Amino acid sequence: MESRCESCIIRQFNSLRAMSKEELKEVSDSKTIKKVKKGDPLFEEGDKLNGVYCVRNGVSKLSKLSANGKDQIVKLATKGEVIGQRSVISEESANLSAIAVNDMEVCFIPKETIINTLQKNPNFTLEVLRHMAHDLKEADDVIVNISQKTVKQRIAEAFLYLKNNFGEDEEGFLALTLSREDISNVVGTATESAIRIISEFKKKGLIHASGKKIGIKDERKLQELVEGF
Amino acid sequence: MESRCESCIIRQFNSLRAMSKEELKEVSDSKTIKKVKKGDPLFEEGDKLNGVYCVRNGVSKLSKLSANGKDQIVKLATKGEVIGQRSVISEESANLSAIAVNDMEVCFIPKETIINTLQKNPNFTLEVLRHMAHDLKEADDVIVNISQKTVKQRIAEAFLYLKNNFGEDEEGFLALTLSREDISNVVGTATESAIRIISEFKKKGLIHASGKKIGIKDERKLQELVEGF
DNA sequence: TTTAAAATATGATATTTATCAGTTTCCGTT
DNA sequence: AACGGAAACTGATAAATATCATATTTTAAA
Repeated sequence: MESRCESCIIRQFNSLRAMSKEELKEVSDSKTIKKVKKGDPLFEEGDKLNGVYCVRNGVSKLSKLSANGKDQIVKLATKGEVIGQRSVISEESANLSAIAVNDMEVCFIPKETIINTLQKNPNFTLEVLRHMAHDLKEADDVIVNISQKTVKQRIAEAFLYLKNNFGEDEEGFLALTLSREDISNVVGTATESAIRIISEFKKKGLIHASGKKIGIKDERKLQELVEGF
Repeated sequence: MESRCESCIIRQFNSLRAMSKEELKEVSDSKTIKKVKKGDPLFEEGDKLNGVYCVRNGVSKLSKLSANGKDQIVKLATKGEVIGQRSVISEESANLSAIAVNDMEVCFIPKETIINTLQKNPNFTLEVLRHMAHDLKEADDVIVNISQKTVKQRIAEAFLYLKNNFGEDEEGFLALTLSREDISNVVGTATESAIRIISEFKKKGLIHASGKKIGIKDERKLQELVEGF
């Protein structure tokens, strides 16, 4: 697997594309590649981060534990996304935990390299800003969805989101397989409630499932459900 | 009222403090002061913004309308805060509506001035980035709160938030007076539910009210409620 | 000041969602 | 293949919240 940032394709998808050749060289020289096993944390809420993580492979959930012991998943980060930049920029400890949903390969980039470039290269800073603006919009939309839509609508929406953002495998199942508990934590509901609604969707022919794997059968009806029919 | 940005105190609170003298002059020359009456919009969801708004006075709610006709308030912006930067940076139409909660005075700064400075002054860009990082953290926290806390807890939290961020008047009432409907839209619940819980808080001596005005009587108990007792 | 409209308030009820308890299925390990 | 534990599932019930109806109070306008 290619290990020089300069020739890394993933870079095209994130703010690192705004870096100069020299800056990329610095990143490449200072980065380390890490493998993270399914279920293991990249970092946890409250940790002080010494750098950011660029996802090469796999998916990480960004979540926060609440007083009652339930996790709320705020975002799913996949190939090409950079995790931990918010904490590094704000110079605060991590607000969220990042846990591998499946086996991952990530590049760890020390914060000095990032901060250095932020101070020198306005294009890079602007690019990071654009990404953060996008994340903020998404977060605002999640707020509106959670508070205004029913659990059923949110689960339907989650399936459509998974299809659009992670695609399907050869057999037509969602490429990203989440446990029922993870689904309930994305949607912000009790696990049993999520399971019940998933069963209902199966009975109604909106989705089909084989073990954990879920496939979308009737995208239009799911979409209608989201919009409130 | 002072109208040159160079000597505007409000600037200290937002990212404009990272501007150079020349840049501030440009802002000052291109800006226009607007008065917005209570209930009137600065802009609405879907509008293309030609600039950003810097709040001199008053408070604006940033909200989004959902399919069922209810607004969800995502943020309250007050003196010193800049509104609309996300849309300008992403070059997208506004994701949220900004409506004056009380009479406001704002400075409108054309986007060209902002974009210009973003491209030239890395310190300014970094400062904007830091503010956006802060907003993103707050948005993530709202997501967790809405999905994990009960309506009662969220209302208690909202009152504490109002006290901490907007203060109290001479008589000990919250300085920012919101209608019951606005409170329910901050918290993400039905207006009647919010009213019911506010009545309960009054009966229990946690707050007192005179018309719309609400005062906090027992901050400790409210805080305990938020934490789940 | 009067008056109408809007906001607040409260009760009754329906709906949604969570919780608890228990069963079944799946899956990795020995 | 057998075992054991975790995840998935289902039912019964409780709790939280929304909705509808209506009364009361406040506010703003004539």
